[in-house]
Amino acid sequence: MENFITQCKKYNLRITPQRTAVYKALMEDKTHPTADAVYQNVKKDCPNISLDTVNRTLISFSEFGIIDTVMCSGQGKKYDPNSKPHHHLKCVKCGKISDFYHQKYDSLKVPSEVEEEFTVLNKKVVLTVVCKKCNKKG
Amino acid sequence: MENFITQCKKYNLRITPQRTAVYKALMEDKTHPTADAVYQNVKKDCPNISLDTVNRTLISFSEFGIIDTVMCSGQGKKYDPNSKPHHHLKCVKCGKISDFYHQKYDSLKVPSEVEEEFTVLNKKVVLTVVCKKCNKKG
DNA sequence: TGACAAATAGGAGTTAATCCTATATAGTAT
DNA sequence: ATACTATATAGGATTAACTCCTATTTGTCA
Repeated sequence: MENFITQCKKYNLRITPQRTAVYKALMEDKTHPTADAVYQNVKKDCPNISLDTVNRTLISFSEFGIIDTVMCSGQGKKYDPNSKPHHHLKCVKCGKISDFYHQKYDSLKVPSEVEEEFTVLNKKVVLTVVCKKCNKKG
Repeated sequence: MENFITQCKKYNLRITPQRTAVYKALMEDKTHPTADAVYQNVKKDCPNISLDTVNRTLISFSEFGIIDTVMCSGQGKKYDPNSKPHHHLKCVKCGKISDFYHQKYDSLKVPSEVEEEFTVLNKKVVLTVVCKKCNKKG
Protein backbone atom coordinates (compact mmCIF):
# COMPACT_ATOMS: atom_id res chain seq x y z
CA MET A 1 0.00 0.00 0.00
CA GLU A 2 2.92 2.41 0.50
CA ASN A 3 3.54 1.77 -3.15
CA PHE A 4 0.08 3.11 -3.93
CA ILE A 5 0.76 6.32 -2.06
CA THR A 6 4.11 6.75 -3.78
CA GLN A 7 2.56 6.23 -7.20
CA CYS A 8 -0.29 8.65 -6.55
CA LYS A 9 2.07 11.38 -5.38
CA LYS A 10 4.28 10.80 -8.38
CA TYR A 11 1.40 11.32 -10.79
CA ASN A 12 -0.55 13.92 -8.81
CA LEU A 13 -3.48 11.65 -8.17
CA ARG A 14 -5.35 12.46 -4.99
CA ILE A 15 -5.59 9.68 -2.49
CA THR A 16 -9.34 9.19 -2.16
CA PRO A 17 -11.12 6.33 -0.40
CA GLN A 18 -12.52 5.21 -3.78
CA ARG A 19 -9.15 5.08 -5.46
CA THR A 20 -7.68 3.28 -2.49
CA ALA A 21 -10.45 0.71 -2.57
CA VAL A 22 -10.00 0.11 -6.30
CA TYR A 23 -6.27 -0.28 -5.87
CA LYS A 24 -6.71 -2.69 -2.98
CA ALA A 25 -9.21 -4.78 -4.93
CA LEU A 26 -6.82 -4.97 -7.86
CA MET A 27 -3.89 -6.06 -5.73
CA GLU A 28 -5.94 -8.91 -4.34
CA ASP A 29 -7.18 -9.95 -7.77
CA LYS A 30 -5.31 -12.81 -9.39
CA THR A 31 -7.53 -12.86 -12.47
CA HIS A 32 -7.88 -10.44 -15.37
CA PRO A 33 -11.10 -8.69 -14.38
CA THR A 34 -13.41 -6.58 -16.51
CA ALA A 35 -14.32 -3.09 -15.26
CA ASP A 36 -17.62 -4.47 -14.04
CA ALA A 37 -15.95 -7.29 -12.11
CA VAL A 38 -13.74 -4.76 -10.36
CA TYR A 39 -16.83 -2.68 -9.60
CA GLN A 40 -18.58 -5.66 -8.02
CA ASN A 41 -15.56 -6.39 -5.84
CA VAL A 42 -15.01 -2.82 -4.74
CA LYS A 43 -18.64 -2.39 -3.76
CA LYS A 44 -18.09 -4.80 -0.88
CA ASP A 45 -15.71 -2.31 0.72
CA CYS A 46 -17.21 0.82 -0.65
CA PRO A 47 -20.93 0.32 -1.31
CA ASN A 48 -21.65 3.78 -2.70
CA ILE A 49 -18.93 3.85 -5.31
CA SER A 50 -20.14 4.42 -8.86
CA LEU A 51 -19.18 2.43 -11.94
CA ASP A 52 -18.03 5.64 -13.56
CA THR A 53 -15.48 6.19 -10.80
CA VAL A 54 -14.21 2.64 -11.17
CA ASN A 55 -13.85 3.13 -14.91
CA ARG A 56 -12.05 6.46 -14.55
CA THR A 57 -9.75 5.02 -11.93
CA LEU A 58 -8.89 2.00 -14.05
CA ILE A 59 -8.16 4.23 -17.03
CA SER A 60 -5.92 6.53 -15.05
CA PHE A 61 -4.09 3.61 -13.45
CA SER A 62 -3.50 2.15 -16.88
CA GLU A 63 -2.32 5.49 -18.25
CA PHE A 64 0.41 5.51 -15.65
CA GLY A 65 1.36 1.91 -16.22
CA ILE A 66 0.15 0.78 -12.80
CA ILE A 67 -2.02 -1.84 -14.48
CA ASP A 68 -2.18 -3.19 -18.00
CA THR A 69 -5.10 -3.63 -20.40
CA VAL A 70 -5.72 -6.78 -22.39
CA MET A 71 -8.18 -8.00 -24.94
CA CYS A 72 -9.09 -11.19 -26.69
CA SER A 73 -11.30 -12.10 -29.62
CA GLY A 74 -14.99 -11.77 -28.93
CA GLN A 75 -14.52 -10.41 -25.42
CA GLY A 76 -14.60 -7.13 -23.58
CA LYS A 77 -11.72 -5.15 -22.15
CA LYS A 78 -9.87 -6.67 -19.23
CA TYR A 79 -7.37 -5.30 -16.77
CA ASP A 80 -4.21 -6.97 -15.59
CA PRO A 81 -3.09 -6.02 -12.09
CA ASN A 82 -0.17 -8.46 -11.86
CA SER A 83 2.89 -6.32 -11.29
CA LYS A 84 5.45 -9.14 -11.35
CA PRO A 85 7.27 -9.71 -14.65
CA HIS A 86 5.08 -12.11 -16.56
CA HIS A 87 3.74 -12.99 -19.98
CA HIS A 88 0.39 -13.79 -21.54
CA LEU A 89 -1.39 -16.64 -23.22
CA LYS A 90 -4.59 -15.56 -24.98
CA CYS A 91 -6.94 -18.32 -26.09
CA VAL A 92 -8.73 -17.03 -29.20
CA LYS A 93 -11.64 -19.45 -28.72
CA CYS A 94 -12.69 -19.00 -25.10
CA GLY A 95 -11.06 -15.62 -24.62
CA LYS A 96 -9.26 -16.65 -21.47
CA ILE A 97 -6.00 -14.89 -20.76
CA SER A 98 -3.49 -16.60 -18.50
CA ASP A 99 -0.23 -15.42 -17.04
CA PHE A 100 2.90 -17.46 -17.42
CA TYR A 101 6.41 -16.99 -16.14
CA HIS A 102 9.55 -17.46 -18.19
CA GLN A 103 12.84 -15.93 -17.14
CA LYS A 104 14.26 -15.81 -20.63
CA TYR A 105 11.47 -13.50 -21.70
CA ASP A 106 11.89 -11.25 -18.68
CA SER A 107 15.36 -10.22 -19.72
CA LEU A 108 14.52 -9.16 -23.28
CA LYS A 109 16.37 -6.03 -24.26
CA VAL A 110 14.34 -3.16 -25.69
CA PRO A 111 15.81 -2.01 -29.03
CA SER A 112 17.65 1.28 -28.63
CA GLU A 113 15.62 2.91 -31.44
CA VAL A 114 12.53 2.30 -29.34
CA GLU A 115 14.10 3.45 -26.11
CA GLU A 116 15.11 6.74 -27.68
CA GLU A 117 11.61 7.55 -28.84
CA PHE A 118 9.42 6.07 -26.13
CA THR A 119 9.21 5.71 -22.37
CA VAL A 120 8.76 1.99 -21.83
CA LEU A 121 6.47 1.18 -18.91
CA ASN A 122 6.08 -2.53 -19.40
CA LYS A 123 7.13 -5.33 -21.69
CA LYS A 124 5.66 -8.73 -22.20
CA VAL A 125 5.44 -11.55 -24.65
CA VAL A 126 1.92 -12.33 -25.79
CA LEU A 127 1.23 -15.74 -27.26
CA THR A 128 -2.01 -16.11 -29.17
CA VAL A 129 -3.10 -19.69 -28.65
CA VAL A 130 -5.85 -22.28 -28.62
CA CYS A 131 -6.01 -23.93 -25.21
CA LYS A 132 -6.32 -27.66 -24.64
CA LYS A 133 -9.99 -27.52 -23.75
CA CYS A 134 -10.92 -25.58 -26.90
CA ASN A 135 -8.70 -27.76 -29.06
CA LYS A 136 -10.71 -30.80 -28.02
CA LYS A 137 -14.00 -29.14 -28.87
CA GLY A 138 -12.95 -28.79 -32.49
CA MET B 1 -6.06 -13.97 -52.13
CA GLU B 2 -5.27 -17.66 -52.74
CA ASN B 3 -4.25 -17.64 -49.12
CA PHE B 4 -7.77 -16.54 -48.18
CA ILE B 5 -9.28 -19.46 -50.05
CA THR B 6 -6.87 -21.90 -48.47
CA GLN B 7 -7.63 -20.59 -44.98
CA CYS B 8 -11.38 -20.71 -45.49
CA LYS B 9 -11.27 -24.28 -46.71
CA LYS B 10 -9.06 -25.25 -43.81
CA TYR B 11 -11.53 -23.91 -41.27
CA ASN B 12 -14.76 -24.72 -43.11
CA LEU B 13 -15.69 -21.11 -43.69
CA ARG B 14 -17.78 -20.54 -46.78
CA ILE B 15 -16.37 -18.16 -49.32
CA THR B 16 -19.00 -15.45 -49.47
CA PRO B 17 -18.70 -12.06 -51.18
CA GLN B 18 -18.97 -10.37 -47.77
CA ARG B 19 -16.18 -12.41 -46.23
CA THR B 20 -14.02 -11.85 -49.27
CA ALA B 21 -14.60 -8.10 -49.10
CA VAL B 22 -13.71 -7.97 -45.41
CA TYR B 23 -10.56 -9.97 -46.00
CA LYS B 24 -9.53 -7.76 -48.90
CA ALA B 25 -10.12 -4.60 -46.89
CA LEU B 26 -8.02 -5.99 -44.05
CA MET B 27 -5.13 -6.92 -46.31
CA GLU B 28 -5.02 -3.37 -47.65
CA ASP B 29 -5.21 -1.87 -44.19
CA LYS B 30 -1.91 -0.82 -42.67
CA THR B 31 -3.51 0.54 -39.49
CA HIS B 32 -5.16 -1.19 -36.55
CA PRO B 33 -8.80 -0.54 -37.38
CA THR B 34 -11.82 -0.80 -35.13
CA ALA B 35 -14.75 -2.94 -36.30
CA ASP B 36 -16.54 0.20 -37.39
CA ALA B 37 -13.56 1.42 -39.42
CA VAL B 38 -13.48 -1.91 -41.23
CA TYR B 39 -17.22 -1.61 -41.83
CA GLN B 40 -16.80 1.84 -43.38
CA ASN B 41 -14.08 0.57 -45.70
CA VAL B 42 -15.90 -2.55 -46.77
CA LYS B 43 -19.06 -0.61 -47.57
CA LYS B 44 -17.27 0.99 -50.51
CA ASP B 45 -16.99 -2.41 -52.19
CA CYS B 46 -20.06 -3.97 -50.70
CA PRO B 47 -22.64 -1.27 -49.89
CA ASN B 48 -25.28 -3.56 -48.44
CA ILE B 49 -23.09 -5.37 -45.94
CA SER B 50 -24.23 -5.12 -42.34
CA LEU B 51 -22.12 -4.21 -39.35
CA ASP B 52 -23.13 -7.47 -37.74
CA THR B 53 -21.61 -9.42 -40.59
CA VAL B 54 -18.40 -7.44 -40.33
CA ASN B 55 -18.26 -8.11 -36.62
CA ARG B 56 -18.93 -11.82 -37.00
CA THR B 57 -16.35 -12.08 -39.73
CA LEU B 58 -13.71 -10.28 -37.68
CA ILE B 59 -14.40 -12.53 -34.72
CA SER B 60 -14.15 -15.69 -36.77
CA PHE B 61 -10.96 -14.51 -38.47
CA SER B 62 -9.48 -13.79 -35.07
CA GLU B 63 -10.56 -17.15 -33.72
CA PHE B 64 -8.54 -18.83 -36.41
CA GLY B 65 -5.54 -16.59 -35.93
CA ILE B 66 -5.92 -14.92 -39.31
CA ILE B 67 -5.93 -11.54 -37.59
CA ASP B 68 -5.08 -10.44 -34.08
CA THR B 69 -7.00 -8.32 -31.55
CA VAL B 70 -5.44 -5.51 -29.59
CA MET B 71 -6.51 -3.06 -26.94
CA CYS B 72 -5.14 -0.03 -25.20
CA SER B 73 -6.16 2.03 -22.17
CA GLY B 74 -9.35 4.01 -22.68
CA GLN B 75 -9.94 2.77 -26.22
CA GLY B 76 -12.10 0.26 -28.04
CA LYS B 77 -11.14 -3.05 -29.56
CA LYS B 78 -8.87 -2.96 -32.57
CA TYR B 79 -7.88 -5.56 -35.12
CA ASP B 80 -4.41 -6.19 -36.46
CA PRO B 81 -4.28 -7.57 -40.00
CA ASN B 82 -0.49 -7.45 -40.37
CA SER B 83 0.56 -11.03 -41.05
CA LYS B 84 4.32 -10.42 -41.13
CA PRO B 85 6.22 -11.15 -37.92
CA HIS B 86 6.09 -7.93 -35.94
CA HIS B 87 5.71 -6.46 -32.49
CA HIS B 88 3.66 -3.77 -30.80
CA LEU B 89 4.10 -0.46 -29.10
CA LYS B 90 1.01 0.65 -27.20
CA CYS B 91 0.92 4.25 -26.03
CA VAL B 92 -1.15 4.32 -22.83
CA LYS B 93 -1.94 8.02 -23.23
CA CYS B 94 -3.20 8.38 -26.80
CA GLY B 95 -4.02 4.71 -27.29
CA LYS B 96 -2.11 4.47 -30.53
CA ILE B 97 -0.69 1.06 -31.34
CA SER B 98 2.25 0.88 -33.73
CA ASP B 99 4.00 -2.05 -35.30
CA PHE B 100 7.73 -2.40 -35.09
CA TYR B 101 10.12 -4.94 -36.49
CA HIS B 102 12.98 -6.55 -34.57
CA GLN B 103 14.53 -9.77 -35.75
CA LYS B 104 15.73 -10.82 -32.31
CA TYR B 105 12.15 -10.89 -31.10
CA ASP B 106 10.95 -12.87 -34.10
CA SER B 107 13.08 -15.84 -33.19
CA LEU B 108 11.91 -16.20 -29.58
CA LYS B 109 11.45 -19.81 -28.65
CA VAL B 110 8.15 -20.82 -27.10
CA PRO B 111 8.70 -22.69 -23.80
CA SER B 112 8.10 -26.41 -24.22
CA GLU B 113 5.61 -26.46 -21.32
CA VAL B 114 3.48 -24.05 -23.30
CA GLU B 115 3.86 -25.85 -26.56
CA GLU B 116 2.68 -29.10 -25.00
CA GLU B 117 -0.53 -27.58 -23.67
CA PHE B 118 -1.42 -25.02 -26.31
CA THR B 119 -1.51 -24.56 -30.06
CA VAL B 120 0.43 -21.36 -30.62
CA LEU B 121 -0.97 -19.25 -33.47
CA ASN B 122 1.04 -16.10 -33.02
CA LYS B 123 3.70 -14.60 -30.81
CA LYS B 124 4.66 -11.03 -30.28
CA VAL B 125 6.35 -8.72 -27.87
CA VAL B 126 4.13 -5.94 -26.59
CA LEU B 127 5.76 -2.86 -25.15
CA THR B 128 3.53 -0.58 -23.11
CA VAL B 129 4.88 2.91 -23.64
CA VAL B 130 4.34 6.65 -23.60
CA CYS B 131 5.10 8.09 -27.02
CA LYS B 132 7.16 11.23 -27.64
CA LYS B 133 4.15 13.41 -28.36
CA CYS B 134 2.36 12.40 -25.17
CA ASN B 135 5.52 12.71 -23.12
CA LYS B 136 5.78 16.35 -24.10
CA LYS B 137 2.20 17.08 -23.10
CA GLY B 138 2.88 16.09 -19.50
C1' DT C 1 -29.86 -29.62 -60.02
C1' DG C 2 -31.73 -30.19 -55.55
C1' DA C 3 -31.24 -30.23 -50.57
C1' DC C 4 -29.45 -28.47 -46.49
C1' DA C 5 -26.55 -26.24 -43.42
C1' DA C 6 -24.41 -21.94 -43.07
C1' DA C 7 -24.45 -17.06 -43.69
C1' DT C 8 -26.69 -12.72 -44.29
C1' DA C 9 -29.45 -8.16 -43.62
C1' DG C 10 -31.85 -5.42 -40.82
C1' DG C 11 -33.84 -4.25 -36.90
C1' DA C 12 -34.46 -4.93 -31.94
C1' DG C 13 -32.39 -5.46 -27.74
C1' DT C 14 -28.62 -5.46 -24.50
C1' DT C 15 -24.54 -4.18 -22.42
C1' DA C 16 -20.60 -1.32 -21.89
C1' DA C 17 -18.65 3.01 -21.73
C1' DT C 18 -18.92 7.98 -21.54
C1' DC C 19 -20.73 12.51 -20.57
C1' DC C 20 -22.98 15.90 -17.59
C1' DT C 21 -23.78 18.60 -13.48
C1' DA C 22 -24.25 19.59 -8.82
C1' DT C 23 -21.99 18.29 -4.65
C1' DA C 24 -18.19 16.82 -1.85
C1' DT C 25 -13.40 16.47 -0.58
C1' DA C 26 -8.07 16.20 -0.67
C1' DG C 27 -4.26 19.01 -0.61
C1' DT C 28 -2.12 23.43 0.10
C1' DA C 29 -1.36 27.83 1.74
C1' DT C 30 -2.52 30.81 5.42
C1' DA D 1 -6.92 24.87 12.54
C1' DT D 2 -9.32 27.15 8.59
C1' DA D 3 -10.39 28.53 4.17
C1' DC D 4 -9.64 28.02 -0.59
C1' DT D 5 -9.35 25.75 -5.03
C1' DA D 6 -8.83 22.34 -8.17
C1' DT D 7 -9.88 17.65 -8.40
C1' DA D 8 -12.85 13.83 -7.78
C1' DT D 9 -17.29 11.93 -7.01
C1' DA D 10 -22.32 9.97 -7.48
C1' DG D 11 -26.03 9.34 -10.12
C1' DG D 12 -28.58 9.75 -13.92
C1' DA D 13 -28.74 10.63 -18.95
C1' DT D 14 -26.80 9.66 -23.16
C1' DT D 15 -24.16 7.44 -26.57
C1' DA D 16 -21.75 3.94 -28.61
C1' DA D 17 -20.45 -0.82 -29.12
C1' DC D 18 -21.85 -5.16 -29.55
C1' DT D 19 -24.98 -9.15 -29.76
C1' DC D 20 -29.22 -11.47 -30.61
C1' DC D 21 -33.27 -12.67 -33.41
C1' DT D 22 -35.75 -14.13 -37.51
C1' DA D 23 -36.91 -14.48 -42.16
C1' DT D 24 -34.48 -14.89 -46.34
C1' DT D 25 -30.64 -15.98 -49.22
C1' DT D 26 -26.72 -18.51 -50.79
C1' DG D 27 -22.55 -21.67 -50.85
C1' DT D 28 -21.37 -26.40 -51.03
C1' DC D 29 -21.78 -31.13 -51.82
C1' DA D 30 -24.03 -35.20 -53.44
